[in-house]
Amino acid sequence: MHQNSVAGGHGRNGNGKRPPGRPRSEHARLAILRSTLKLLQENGFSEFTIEEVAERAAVGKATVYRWWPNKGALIADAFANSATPNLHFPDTGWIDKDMSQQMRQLVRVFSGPQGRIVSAILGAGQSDPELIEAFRERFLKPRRREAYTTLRRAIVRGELRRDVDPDLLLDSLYGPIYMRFLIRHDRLTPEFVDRLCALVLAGARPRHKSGSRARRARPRPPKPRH
Amino acid sequence: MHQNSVAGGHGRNGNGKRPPGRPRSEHARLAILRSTLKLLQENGFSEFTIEEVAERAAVGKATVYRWWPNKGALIADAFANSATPNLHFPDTGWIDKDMSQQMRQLVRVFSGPQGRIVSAILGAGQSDPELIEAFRERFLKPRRREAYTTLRRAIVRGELRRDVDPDLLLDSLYGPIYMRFLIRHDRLTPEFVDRLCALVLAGARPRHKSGSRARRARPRPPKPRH
Amino acid sequence: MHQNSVAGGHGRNGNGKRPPGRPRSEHARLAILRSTLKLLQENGFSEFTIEEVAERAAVGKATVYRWWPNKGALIADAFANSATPNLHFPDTGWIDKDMSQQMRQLVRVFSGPQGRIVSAILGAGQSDPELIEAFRERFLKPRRREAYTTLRRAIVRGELRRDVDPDLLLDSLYGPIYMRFLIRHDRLTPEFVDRLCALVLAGARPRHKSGSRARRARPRPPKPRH
Amino acid sequence: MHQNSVAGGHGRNGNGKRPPGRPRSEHARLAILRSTLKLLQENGFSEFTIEEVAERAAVGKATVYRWWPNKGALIADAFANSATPNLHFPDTGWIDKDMSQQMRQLVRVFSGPQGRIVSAILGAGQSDPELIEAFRERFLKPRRREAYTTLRRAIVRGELRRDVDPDLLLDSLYGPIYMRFLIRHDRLTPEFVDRLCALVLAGARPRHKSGSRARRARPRPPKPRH
DNA sequence: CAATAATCGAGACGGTACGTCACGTCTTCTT
DNA sequence: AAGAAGACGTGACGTACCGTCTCGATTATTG
Repeated sequence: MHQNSVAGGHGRNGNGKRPPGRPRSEHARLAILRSTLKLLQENGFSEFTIEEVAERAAVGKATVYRWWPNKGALIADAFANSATPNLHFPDTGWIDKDMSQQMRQLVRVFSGPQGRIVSAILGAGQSDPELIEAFRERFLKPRRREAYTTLRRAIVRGELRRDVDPDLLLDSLYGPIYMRFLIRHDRLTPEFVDRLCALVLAGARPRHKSGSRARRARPRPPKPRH
Repeated sequence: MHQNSVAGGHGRNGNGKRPPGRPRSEHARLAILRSTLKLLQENGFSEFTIEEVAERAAVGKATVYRWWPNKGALIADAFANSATPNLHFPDTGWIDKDMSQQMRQLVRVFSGPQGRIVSAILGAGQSDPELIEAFRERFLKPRRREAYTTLRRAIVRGELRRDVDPDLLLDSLYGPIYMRFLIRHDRLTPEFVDRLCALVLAGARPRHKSGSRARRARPRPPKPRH
Repeated sequence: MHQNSVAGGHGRNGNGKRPPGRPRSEHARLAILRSTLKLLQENGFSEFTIEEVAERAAVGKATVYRWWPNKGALIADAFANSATPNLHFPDTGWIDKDMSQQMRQLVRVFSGPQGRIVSAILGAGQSDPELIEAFRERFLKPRRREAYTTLRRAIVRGELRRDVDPDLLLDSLYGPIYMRFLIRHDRLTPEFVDRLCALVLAGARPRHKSGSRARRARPRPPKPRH
Repeated sequence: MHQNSVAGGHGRNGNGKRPPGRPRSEHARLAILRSTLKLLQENGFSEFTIEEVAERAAVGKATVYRWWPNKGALIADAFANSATPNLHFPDTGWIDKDMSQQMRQLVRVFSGPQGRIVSAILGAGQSDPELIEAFRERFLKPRRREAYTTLRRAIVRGELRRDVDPDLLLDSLYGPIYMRFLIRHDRLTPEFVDRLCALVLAGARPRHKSGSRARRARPRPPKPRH
């Protein structure tokens, strides 16, 4: 089977022993990943060619195929190992602010050169399950985990209903962004993000009971932004 | 330029006069569009081949290229001319019901064989603007127009705020469906649709003023479902 | 079967009656033959296309195919109907002069724009028996017939042996010209023609018996050149 | 530029060093050349297809195009590398015999399956200068060189005039053969060859001076036939 | 230090689909 | 019935990448 370059297709193996033979060239690996990303954001997926990746990386085609079984795996790996943009959640003390700030960052990334790559991955992923899985595991889930924490804080603060379904809520917040990003039927602006947050979070707030204002119960000071 | 087969690449033109020469074969056109859809839903986009489309349609490759400049245009046209699924909006008298019924239908379509085609279009569309535009114009927009009407009725009935942004609201309702459909990180069930509706529409309801229940003001009987 | 345009695919038939329907367009026929020759001498055979013949003649492709079954027949017909160059034999009274003058003319034709056409016909004829036959019947044989007469005169005059094989002699005279024309290994000059004539005719002269000089017996004055 | 497979498109280059990369497959090269000849002699040029050459040779089409830029180059190369038929000149001591024996062999080759190939080359060569040049360089010239030697011997023996133009003489001998071969207006028989030889060589013999019979001066014994 | 072994670059290999072109036939309306 | 126009099915063209392979050269560990 093909070695995943992250799991250690090179260097010492579990035994602490290096296998015989010439070790894998780290330089080649990086050059390949770099040219993969560059090519992807220049040309999109439809003109993405392993032949050109190899040429730009000044690497033999076989070296690419030795370590990545197909385009999808290569792109997924390149994307996963790319400098993941700063998409962490702040802790402002208000769920609206926490969410909208992070979502604005996401929109900014989607609008920049990295967006081209994400769009290529999601596009090509429609006919390559591995690719879309890589996106979920390496991009979506890590952020989801952070988001869960953020939501939990808001529940504790009483900003959200205790019985809110976090996945439903997060899909409701991010789904519209992905939809506009992929279908491009409308603009992806910070204002859109704010109004989206306001709309969706409004539906997730506790039923107001007289005398118990949710916002008042703020148990602890916010952490500084990450 | 290539004639769009919908805009009348065949038959009489505006002058009521037929152009000279052998007229375009309607039979070939239909066979091509049919085999395009079939092939797409069998094999997905990555193995979609004009060569095989032509062969299955018992048509020369050149005939395909004569009328569609590339894969994207062909797929877009085939999709547009396909028996568009019954995705109309009911008029039950309640916005929650109207929306969730239509959205359940959409989910059902996405889960069926047609879903494969939609996914192929949105996927390939990420590197083919024409294709994604075709999806917007021929699939999304017609449904949006119906949706506006449905929303307007709800506003009139007092179920939704007068100042609600219909595009924001619709993206909030449909975005999560598209997201789950494309990223496949979670299941697309009718229950999900219902809870999604409930969550989002809750945020779009008028602020409750004491003594004026919105629901009471129901001015007219609902039309039977379409 | 296809009508040969020479044998009267148009006009009155044997009965003196015109067939019903629109008569064949003489204008189209000529335009086709003209553009055939022109195209052939511009581009050679390998890029000769019926499609372009029809276009240049402002004629439907089907009109070409209606009257000529294939490229070969068209080219052969065009060549046959072309203004055949003046390649007649003079009657100077001396066989050497008669032959070399005619052969010089032939070389001149081969070197000019018509040569391109002849070369195309002989070239394409190698894989199209009809074409090479057309060349024989319409070009070679008529000239051969004239040549026989010329040779006979020379025999009568005593310039050639009585038992000379005319076909052998003529092939010996013309073969080298065709060879240089087709293989292009050496130049086709008037001097070459003269020396060729001298060499070959020398071998066909009667054995000199002392006292009987062939040249002396000149029975009649030469006809003026044709 | 395309490497000529003869000049060394494979194997070590002048430096004694092999170029980097996988070396050219000798097996593929030979298979291609073989199927080229076979196809040519089966179908003639007009149905000669690179697609079928590749298929019969069990080779990718691209491999053919990698080494030969077009049909002409491929055919020329295949012809040149083909087992050149035994067409050497004997040394019988008499020029008539030397020539007629070799010319009979040539006629035999032209009449056999190889003739089909020669005719295809000369035919296609009319619209492909490279092809006709290949014929000249690889077929005609080598034989011409041998012929010069044969003629020189005859001159030394006094069978031919000292001032005879060898090219003129050889064209006069071979031209008629090529003409009958290409135009097919008459049969190519051994008898024709003999009478042709007799006719042409008669014109190249020295002027008979009384008392000095050319034939008598035979300086050396003939070499056995090659 | 030599032998062994896996990697590297380069690039040729057998394939497949591409998009184009001309073939020879057909179907329409016009003359 | 023949004309121009032009679409039709067919099949070869020459190109681009696919993923595999075979080279010599390189770079490590092992004996």
